[in-house]
Formats: sequence, C-alpha cells, structure tokens
Amino acid sequence: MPAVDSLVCFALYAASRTTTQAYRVLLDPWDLTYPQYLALVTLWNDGAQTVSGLGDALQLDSGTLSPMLARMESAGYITRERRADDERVVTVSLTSRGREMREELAHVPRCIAVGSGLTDADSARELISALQQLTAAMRDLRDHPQTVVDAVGGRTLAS
Amino acid sequence: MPAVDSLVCFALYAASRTTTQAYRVLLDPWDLTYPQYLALVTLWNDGAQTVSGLGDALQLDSGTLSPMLARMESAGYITRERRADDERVVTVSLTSRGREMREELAHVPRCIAVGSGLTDADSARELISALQQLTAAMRDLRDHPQTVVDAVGGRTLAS
DNA sequence: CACAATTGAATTGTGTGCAACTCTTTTGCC
DNA sequence: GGCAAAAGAGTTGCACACAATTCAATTGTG
Repeated sequence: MPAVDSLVCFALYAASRTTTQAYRVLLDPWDLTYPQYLALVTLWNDGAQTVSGLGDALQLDSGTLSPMLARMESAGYITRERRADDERVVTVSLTSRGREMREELAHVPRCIAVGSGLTDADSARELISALQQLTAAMRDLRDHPQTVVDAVGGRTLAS
Repeated sequence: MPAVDSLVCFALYAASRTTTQAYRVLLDPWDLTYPQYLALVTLWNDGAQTVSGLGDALQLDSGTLSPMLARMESAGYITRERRADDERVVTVSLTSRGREMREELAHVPRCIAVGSGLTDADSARELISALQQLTAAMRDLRDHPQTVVDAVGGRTLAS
C-alpha cells in the first residue's frame, strides 16, 4: 500500500480528483468543466449573481472566476455586465441557452448520485457534514497556523 | 445557503482545496507544494521510485509528474536518472537534502492531525474508508459512464 | 468638498491536472 | 534478425487555483 494512503488528506485529494474526472466524462458533450458546472448550478438555483457572490458560493476568488466566466460568456451560457449604480460590480446572468442547460443536464446529478453509491440521503448528508467540519478545521489551521505549530513543537513560521 | 452546499461533490472539492491551503501555509518556508510533499512522503517511506511508480502511488500521470519532478530536482531535493538496463525508465531518488527534510517536516503531519480535529485514529480511518469507497465508485463511473447514464435516462454519450 | 482608504474585478505569474501527442527503448512474434 | 506493438517518460496546450498586483469606482472622514 502506498505510504500516502494512510493520510486523510490524500484520500480527500484523490477522491476529489476522481470525482472531477467522472464529471468530466458527463459534461464533456457540453464543453463544460466541473467548476463551470458548479457556477451554472448556483445561477440556476439562486439567479443572477455578482462575481464576488459567486466567489462566496464556490469559495473561489476573482483570479479564478474572471477567466472562467469569460470562457462561459464566449460559450454563450452567461452574460456579464457592470451594474449601473456601482460600476465596480459585475452581474453574471444566464442567457436563455444557459437556462436551457438545466433540463439538458438534469441527468448529471442523478448519474453522480447513483454512481456514488450514496443513494440514501442520510449517508450523503453525513459525509457532507464530516467534510464541512474538516473544511472548517482546515480553514482555521490555514488562518491561525502558529497556534497549532507551537502546540506540536514545530519551527516558528515566517510572518 | 449556496445551492452547491447540498452536493457531496462540492463538499469534497471545497474540503480538498482548503486542506491544500492549510498545507501551503505549513510548507511555504520550504518552497514545497502539497503534491511535492506527497512525493517526498512516498520517497521517504518506500525509497527510490520510478516515475510511473510514483504515478501509481499518487494517481498522477507523467504530464503532471515530469515538470513537478523537474522543479524538485532543481530545488535539490531529488535526483532523476535513467536506468542502465532499461533506458525508458527514470529512477527518482532523494538527495541527502531531501532525506534531511523528513525530520524538518516532522511537525507537518502532527499539525494536520491536531488541526483536523481527527485526533482519534478510528474516526480518521473511517473517513479514509468512506473516501476510498467514493473514489472507487467515481472511477467506475468515469470508466463505464454509459451504464449509469442509461439507468437514469440521460442522452447517449459520444464515443 | 478633498482625499485617503476601501472595495470589486481583472491581470500577471507560477504550479498543478490532464488529454493528446511525440520520442525512445524494449518486447513479442514470426 | 526484422519489425510491428507496447511501454515509459517527456512535451504541448488548455483550464483551473491562488498569490500578488493593478486599476477604476466608491466610501468614509475631516
């Protein structure tokens, strides 16, 4: 067994990449990537969003979103326009083509649900909950590393 | 709550990226990235590896590994050399500097363990097991999508 | 009102991931 | 031995991620 297989973080890393690969197969006919699909899901459910609003939902910054949204715009799925009353803000909206995709892609979440083996809603919720707790813990470690580094006797981090 | 928060795949994606960010803070003083750290863990534990051996352990292909290993070589952590009895194969070995890093970075797994809140080994093993099952299921979906697409009534995928 | 600080998005640069391809070397098979 | 097929690593091109920076627009404060 590879050494990294006993690390939670590697299991996470491998599962995340493999899931993205599964989505790639399903989304490929529409030339959509997995992060682009997540942006569409957000727009379908919550309607037009600002770039930073999408960033909050997907936990991505403008450095990732700006080029990605530009690609989705040139693909004809969304439009971007600066808000009249605050020129700093860009509103991202679905085109009619983008709205159509919701029906066309309705099989995707079903494929993932069936394929994942997590057909019962409770076990899915449990896993989501465990992952969200881990995310919160890692966010805390990222933002306050020195506390933990001190506790385990590591070297002081550069500021 | 963002729409994507009810998707297992998004929880996975968010947790994986946040974990990488936590590692980034810890590894930054050594100019190491998280995938590079995983390669070192493998080399520390299992000794010198071929490129494809590392690829099996980390589930990465040569398109990712070749440039990454080149960077690690120029950083002085590893060496690469073609095997005499089979010139196709490249063996990746630790330099003495690379071996030293094992002690210097000993606090990293402890920080992650403490920071993750998964201090008891059983809950960590449980989460790893759930993630490995999910990985296997997603690999299966990736490799045989048509079976599942048919089952849920989606459009036939292009070959 | 002036103007420094802040905000929101875009841009730049680096490092993965991964598909597709190339190149070299080795293996199988006759 | 000759040669097609396969194996192993590297290269190219594209799309994230993310830190750092830039730029315009807005807000807050005196």
